Amino acid sequence: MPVITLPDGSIREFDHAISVLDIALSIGSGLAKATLAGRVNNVLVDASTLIKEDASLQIITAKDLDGVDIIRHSTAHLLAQAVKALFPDAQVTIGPVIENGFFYDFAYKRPFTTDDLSVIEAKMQQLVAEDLAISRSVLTRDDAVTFFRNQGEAYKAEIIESIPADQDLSLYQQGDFTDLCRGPHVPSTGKLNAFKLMKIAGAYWRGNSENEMLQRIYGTAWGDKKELQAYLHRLEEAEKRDHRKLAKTLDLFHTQEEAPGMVFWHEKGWVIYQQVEQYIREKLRVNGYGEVKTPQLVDRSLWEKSGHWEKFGAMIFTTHSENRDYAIKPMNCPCHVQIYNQGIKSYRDLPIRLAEFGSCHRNEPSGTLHGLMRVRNFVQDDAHIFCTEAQIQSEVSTFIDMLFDVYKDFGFEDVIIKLSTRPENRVGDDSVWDKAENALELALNNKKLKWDLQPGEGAFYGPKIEFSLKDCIGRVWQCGTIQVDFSMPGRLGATFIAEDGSKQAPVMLHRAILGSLERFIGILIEQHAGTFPVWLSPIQVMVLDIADRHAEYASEIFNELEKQGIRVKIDLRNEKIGFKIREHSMQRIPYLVIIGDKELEEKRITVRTQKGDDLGSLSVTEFTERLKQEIANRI
RNA sequence: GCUCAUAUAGCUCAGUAGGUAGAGCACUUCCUUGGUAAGGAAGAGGUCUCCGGUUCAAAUCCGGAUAUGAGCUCCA
Repeated sequence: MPVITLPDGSIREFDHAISVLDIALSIGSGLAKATLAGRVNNVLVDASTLIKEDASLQIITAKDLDGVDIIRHSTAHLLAQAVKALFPDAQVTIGPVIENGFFYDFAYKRPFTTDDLSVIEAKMQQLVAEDLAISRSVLTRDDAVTFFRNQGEAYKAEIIESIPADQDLSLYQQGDFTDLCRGPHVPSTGKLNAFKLMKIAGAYWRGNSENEMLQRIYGTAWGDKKELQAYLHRLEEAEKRDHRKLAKTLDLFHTQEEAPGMVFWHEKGWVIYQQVEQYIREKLRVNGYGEVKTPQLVDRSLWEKSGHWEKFGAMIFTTHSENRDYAIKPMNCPCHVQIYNQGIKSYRDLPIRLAEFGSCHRNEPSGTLHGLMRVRNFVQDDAHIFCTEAQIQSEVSTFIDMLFDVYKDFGFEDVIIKLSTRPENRVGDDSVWDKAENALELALNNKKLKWDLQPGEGAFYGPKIEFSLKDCIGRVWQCGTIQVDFSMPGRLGATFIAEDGSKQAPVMLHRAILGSLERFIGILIEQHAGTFPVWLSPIQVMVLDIADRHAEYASEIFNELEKQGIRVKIDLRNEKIGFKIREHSMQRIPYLVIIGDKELEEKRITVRTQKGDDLGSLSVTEFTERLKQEIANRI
């Protein structure tokens, strides 16, 4: 006699075990039609699940986030069914839900093509039209292994074999296709009608590049067609913010074949770069960092001592002279230790914070290069803090405050934080790792920050926190980081004299807020869609004359603004004012100053903002005051 | 590095039976001196990424290289 409590608190009693779907039907046929699954006592289950005991129940439809996830998961199965129908000797592997959609990896004798994609999608539509029932069954692990082996599904069998033997497994069947799955799934394929296959890509089996490459098909799926269209439209709009596209239209930088992964900064892009660099330089200064500069080329022996040659030698650019091998530096830290090592240090000197905007080169694999986000030559707002173990906590804490302070100034709110802890191969005692990991974790928790743990993902020399930002289409890029290093100071002979007179190795904190300036600026461009706040804008003001007779006064205004330190340009071309306004608006210039008869007569200026607002008639002083205010406040 | 795709004028892109290249914008010149997102006319501009092959003939078909794009792996 189950008593069912619904989310609104209402209660329904039944005199027999009843399925989620039948309960929905008892509420209304419309709801039954929309039912995808149920949440029984807070656990997601299939709509066909029988409820025998008293329970709370929420009917899940496409309007629930969980409902959309179930749709995505079922659409992945639908994809697999279609692929198996079209390519019977393809093998299925895994097909999880991801943000906005799903993917499914297949093993097949040849790669899928874009043409295959449309054929597969058509097949999926056909299976939807057939509205095949999706049913769940349970097997023991060993029976499941046998089942999939018999089907020729070696990958599936391998996955199941890694599951403990005493566990029962659920299978889902639709038509003649059966897949292993935890579920839940939608009741039938007819419930899936808002999806689109997006792209194909290679993906290594079990994510290991030693393994064979599978064929991955990505798709997106939604509760209804409207949501699907909205998503595709959002994606299109987002792609317009791509920093590589904007770099061309706004004349910020370019790359070319002769220097893959390295940036030719144009005048306008370099202004932004310089603004960012000067900004963070000042932040470092007021936070107790000293700026240094170290060589670009350093003998390989230093990199051998630091351990980088062994671990990253293949990715270090080298050059040689007079029978010596030099590394083109991939990072600044060993050089900073050399500076630290000059003269004797006392515990009283610590912490010592050394910052450098050093140009680093890393021979990143060709396939990983990506606009400004992944380059082979970059500059970081890099700094190393030499401190005692006891100082780690407060240094990390201060750093995190500084980082969020900076991100706020640039308008970044959505920061993804990850803590990576000890990997299998590591240096240093576990007791020291305990302390360092605890210090990082405590710093995050003290600030009530949301973060994810990445066990085993730390560097070999210590744990780290990573701070990541998203690009225009939601890809995540690591920018800030703080890493505890127990190894390098010892390897490179850094010491200090402790209170008790003993010689000890300092702990080294590697830290960056922006990370690679190149990457950060790439994200910044996408964040602002190319329309920068005045303080970052390459050109802040453009002076436009209406007719030739205004050129002289316009030039006076231009000179005055330039004298005031404003980044100003003048456009005296023989074009209509509408034409000039259009052109400079599209170049995202924050302020357009218009000079015509009226302005000449009144000895004032008319100002138009990037948004198209008319600020009316101003004196030059009123305007520059406004500008300086905005620049100072980073508006 | 791996898988797939792409490479045509400064930019965005056409060029789908293989027969020595087109458009719009930008550029140059001329006319126009016009008040808030494109005034008009004329002109110039390309070794179709590079190397090789097939063919009487290749932007087009095939192979290779390079770069780029999407993903995977990696990222001190």
